[in-house]
Amino acid sequence: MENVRELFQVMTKRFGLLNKNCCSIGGTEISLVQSHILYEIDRLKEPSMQQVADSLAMDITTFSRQIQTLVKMNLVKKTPYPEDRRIYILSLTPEGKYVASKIDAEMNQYLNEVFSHMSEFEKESVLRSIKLLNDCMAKSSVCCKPLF
Amino acid sequence: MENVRELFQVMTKRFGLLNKNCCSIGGTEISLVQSHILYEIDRLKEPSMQQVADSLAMDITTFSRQIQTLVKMNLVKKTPYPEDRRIYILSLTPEGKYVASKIDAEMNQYLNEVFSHMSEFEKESVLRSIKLLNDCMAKSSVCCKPLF
DNA sequence: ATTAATATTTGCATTCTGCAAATAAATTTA
DNA sequence: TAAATTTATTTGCAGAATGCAAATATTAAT
Repeated sequence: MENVRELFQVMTKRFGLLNKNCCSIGGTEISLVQSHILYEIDRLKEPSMQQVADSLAMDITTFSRQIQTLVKMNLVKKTPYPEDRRIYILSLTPEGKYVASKIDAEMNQYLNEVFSHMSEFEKESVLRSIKLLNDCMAKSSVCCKPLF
Repeated sequence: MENVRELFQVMTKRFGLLNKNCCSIGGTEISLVQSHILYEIDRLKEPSMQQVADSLAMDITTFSRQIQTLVKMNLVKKTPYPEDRRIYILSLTPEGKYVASKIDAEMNQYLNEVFSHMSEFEKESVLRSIKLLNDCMAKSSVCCKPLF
């Protein structure tokens, strides 16, 4: 059988390129990491700084600075958490939501284009496979720690 | 149906983490990009600088400097190409080969652990799906340009 | 009331990045 | 063949990203 890692490497590289291409929305130009951060904030509901940083497996100090940038760009809002004043809750501003949704739409459009090269049956099979894979990676003890 | 992008995002993030974990081999500690470069040089046979940079969708100037570092670390060799003296051919030194193979082994071991959580049938299905996906991404006009 | 733990920020030094320009060699054009 | 164009690679530079150590502020534990 062919090299399993090779298959994954090719796939994730291509998907990474897709992601990279999706980072300029109208006037705003954001980096790949910033795109990931927006995505994560949107996905987790009312997360703290620490939570998002953990989920992205990012160093908290780097993350802190990225958030400062995103706040300055008016894409992210930091709200003090009354119950525990050490904590800040992150959320997307309307502009941030707009950018995130635009990126999401573009990504899904690209993915649809990719799936247009296969049958509906194949598409279902591929999606089922990826879901299964994600579940198994979540179960794995050895890797993929960050909670996601 | 659930969000297709979400599935991909989760999967590639986890695989990315795996990759990140696999970058320290014995004494040598290399970055994720450097690991990708070694992988790519090994995969393409006797590639030029430009070829590898293209394949990784990396800026050639950044790439050039990364190669300088890897040459200093004695992991990569640059050989002038007699037929066209503008070109340098890249190859792995024995030490580079060792590091690359160690990383490869570790990655495959991790992946095997992940696959151990599914049946043989499921594993086959997942691998077939990823292969199909790679083919379709290669066909896609809209993205994933870099040749790979 | 101290001490320890947690969340976040800043200082600093290193590395990464990518555009513009330089260099060098090959190819095309006139 | 000489000049102009293209291609491969390297350097200058300046900005961005990274991560460790230390600082700060707050909460939890003793």
